[in-house]
Amino acid sequence: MKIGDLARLTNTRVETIRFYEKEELLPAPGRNKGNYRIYEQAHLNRLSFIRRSRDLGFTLEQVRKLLKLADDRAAPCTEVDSITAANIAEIDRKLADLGALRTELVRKLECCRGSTIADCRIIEALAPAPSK
Amino acid sequence: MKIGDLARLTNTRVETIRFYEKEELLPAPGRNKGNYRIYEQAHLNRLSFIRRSRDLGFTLEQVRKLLKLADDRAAPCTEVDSITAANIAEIDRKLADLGALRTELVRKLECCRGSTIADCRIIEALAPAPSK
DNA sequence: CTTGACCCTATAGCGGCTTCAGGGTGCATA
DNA sequence: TATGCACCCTGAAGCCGCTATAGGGTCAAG
Repeated sequence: MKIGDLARLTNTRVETIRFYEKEELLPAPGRNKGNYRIYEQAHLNRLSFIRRSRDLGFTLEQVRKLLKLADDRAAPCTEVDSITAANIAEIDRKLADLGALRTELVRKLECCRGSTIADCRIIEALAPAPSK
Repeated sequence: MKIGDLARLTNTRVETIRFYEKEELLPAPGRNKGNYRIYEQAHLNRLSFIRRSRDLGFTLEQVRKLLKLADDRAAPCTEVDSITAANIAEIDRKLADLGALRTELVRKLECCRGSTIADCRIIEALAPAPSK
């Protein structure tokens, strides 16, 4: 399987696959006579794992840990739990921040609509003092 | 006022202030005999504007536009409105994504808690096939 | 034998800073 | 006067997670 095929199967850009290889997240595959990368099923599996983890908001550093952990099938998964819990906590923080932000922006937008800059409530809210 | 004072007053790192100057968001201030930047009230106002905008999730590019708009007090603020509305839409997108992500992670965490890697629901959910 | 889709490497760029290396300034204290 | 220390300076590189660009090589179909 060539890199383009792998890219299609995992919904990943070709450049990203090469980037993961350079980052040692994905082992370097064999090459054919024309120096093209040739991938096996194991690469597909591993790349799928990486992409799903990324989609779930894990950082590449966390993905690295998860990959290492996933290889030791006998170990307890407390660490997997804690990485996941950390991500949930981070998401909660972001949700709260974004919610507050939204409220504030919507309020400003409602006050402002259609006036001129001089009376614009958004600009006013941003400006720290009557501009000279 | 020296850069450190300005930094404290606006809750901004000194390096960030210098970065804003390089980016031409904040005009270069005068210097004292020792080549220290000396800031006036106008700088404080402008930096406050920038920081509040950033806190509200505007990009530096948007801040640039807002600053330009804020100077033309007679213009209608339709553009300010549309920049703000774009931000709200972006926030809504992120809120939806994060909400879905959270649900998925929490479900995995609940299934997994305390088992070994071999039975870990999180790892299982990430792995695309029974690992060799 | 040419076209065009695919592949290769190496390097730079994105946003929004942060950090680092290697200095200079300014003021209080011994 | 020396010295210590907090603060300031510049320029460049680093961070994340890719993405894009330049400048080529490979390969199968027509």
